[in-house]
Amino acid sequence: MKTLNYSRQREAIYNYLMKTKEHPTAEAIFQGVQKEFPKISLGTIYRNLTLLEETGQIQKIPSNDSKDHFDANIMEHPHFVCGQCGAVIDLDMDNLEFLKTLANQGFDGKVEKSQLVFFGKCGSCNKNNNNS
Amino acid sequence: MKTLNYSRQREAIYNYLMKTKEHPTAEAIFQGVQKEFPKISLGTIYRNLTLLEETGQIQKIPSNDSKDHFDANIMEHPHFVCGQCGAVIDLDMDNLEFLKTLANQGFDGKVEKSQLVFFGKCGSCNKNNNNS
DNA sequence: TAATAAATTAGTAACTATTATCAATTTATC
DNA sequence: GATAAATTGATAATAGTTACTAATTTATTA
Repeated sequence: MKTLNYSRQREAIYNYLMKTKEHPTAEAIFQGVQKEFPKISLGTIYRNLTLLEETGQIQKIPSNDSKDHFDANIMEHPHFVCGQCGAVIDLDMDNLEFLKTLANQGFDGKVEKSQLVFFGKCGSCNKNNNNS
Repeated sequence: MKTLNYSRQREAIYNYLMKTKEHPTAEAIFQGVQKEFPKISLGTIYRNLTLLEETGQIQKIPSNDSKDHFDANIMEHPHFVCGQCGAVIDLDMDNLEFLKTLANQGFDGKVEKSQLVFFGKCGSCNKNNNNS
């Protein structure tokens, strides 16, 4: 029923997400895309992030700052969240598929997706604390 | 500087969390504790949940409904979130400590906590869908 | 037990992230 | 180019959570 039309703004949002290694919030994406589209509205950012997620082009990843973070990498991969500066960092851990298999054992529902998040102090925050 | 005094309300909140197997939101806890303290305020719920978390007596667990969920079980354990009904369910998976060890390898920060969340359909939602 | 200080409460206002609404603009189709 | 559907910018509304304050409760000391 709902067809997707092309939109420059949506393309810019997706490209912005593709280029960054960070896992920006809607607000950060807003500020980034504003350089190209000075009149873009925050509502447009949210609307398109939802659309892009629904069509499986990006994923929403949770952190602990009560803001949604977004990632153009749709492969399942673990994240690290720094409890001090709030940075969200990709971790490189292969072969975590077995976790889903393990979770499905003895569970009467159906596990489809897994999300592995680590918390602690990122490299620079950890270093700064030791230097104080 | 800040000492914790005893409070009946805080005790009731903690007891409520201890008794339930669900992973209620602040609102659900509010409604539960209201039976014992009809005049309790939602602010009191939030204030004490934060205090209890800060003192390590409970933990906050994320789901995907943009509401915080709480758990009196402070052991690290994986959760399952039903994408249909929103239920948060404990999963039984032993020996997940190695995940933290694994994550720390080749990472320059310090991993302290891990959080493993699975998404999918819970038993009853899965069954109901097949019966339609 | 009474007096005092600090912590906590109920009630409410304020804040923040996100969603909904809507007239105007853009995109796709013919 | 004309038409219909999708999208936008702007703004209002919503929802979860936090902040504020005077009144109450708890802990301490005599």
